[in-house]
Amino acid sequence: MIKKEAKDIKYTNQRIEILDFLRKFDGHPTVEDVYEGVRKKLTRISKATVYKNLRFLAEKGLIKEVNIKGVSRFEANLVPHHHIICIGCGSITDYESEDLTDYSLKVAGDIENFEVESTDTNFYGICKDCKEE
Amino acid sequence: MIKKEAKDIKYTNQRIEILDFLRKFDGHPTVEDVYEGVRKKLTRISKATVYKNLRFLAEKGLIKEVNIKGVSRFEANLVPHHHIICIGCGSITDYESEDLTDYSLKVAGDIENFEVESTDTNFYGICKDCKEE
DNA sequence: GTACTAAGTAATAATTATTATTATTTAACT
DNA sequence: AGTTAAATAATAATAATTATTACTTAGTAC
Repeated sequence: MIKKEAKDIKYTNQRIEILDFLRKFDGHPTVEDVYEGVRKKLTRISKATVYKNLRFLAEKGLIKEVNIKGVSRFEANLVPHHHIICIGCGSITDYESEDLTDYSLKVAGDIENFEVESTDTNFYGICKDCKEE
Repeated sequence: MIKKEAKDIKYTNQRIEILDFLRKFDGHPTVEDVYEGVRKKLTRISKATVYKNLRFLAEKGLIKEVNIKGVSRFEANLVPHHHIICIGCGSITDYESEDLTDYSLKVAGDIENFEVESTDTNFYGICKDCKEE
């Protein structure tokens, strides 16, 4: 169970379960995935609540929203990382490279009239499974 | 007017206008933007046709789909580039850095079980206008 | 140039995703 | 324990996207 790690946030059962679900989920669940997941414990939760809280938690910086192919997905992995996206099956895999993050942030220093807070890189291509077909 | 640059594609008026619109548009128009734009010339075009052709053209590699904050956007700029995204107002600006692209592709070489075809980096932060508020 | 055919389009319906509304409930603070 | 601002459930409303189908057209073969 989640601790009340950040104040100025009202820790409702719904929020705790959503956050808990995201932290245990190995991947990048959609709103629907999250809804189905938390419903196992909170059977009466409303989908609007899931939407609201996902946006709320993302706003508060406790989770991140990733958008792939027009679908919103969420993740609780806050360590800076990149995404490997298969253009065949749409699978998304995290990829950590501190070097790349550092390099990107260095480049970001050259950008004028804009204050960069974070960066991430997407790698598009074909995964092993799709290639074998 | 667009030439018939790629074969195996049926160049209908609708596709030509959509492609033409994207190439002239300075930015990252949504489906709605494209629809409103091409409607000035093809007044009877259907929105479903716009959807279908945007996906088709993206599939064929003539345009690219970018996804920001859950909204699909399209661009005809095929030169590898990155995106500067303001988390305040949602504005998107292209940013070219061959160095960063090269570095990313070098990193991509280390990824196992995946064949990277392209990469791009997102820079998230606050634009000048939003900061002044 | 005319006919043929596979593919594309328009119009609309259907589906899916997201946000708004409102009465009720609850977490956090006295 | 009582108070209150904020959150929730349920539902309605809206927006985004895809599917269906009858009609039209671009490209090719004659």
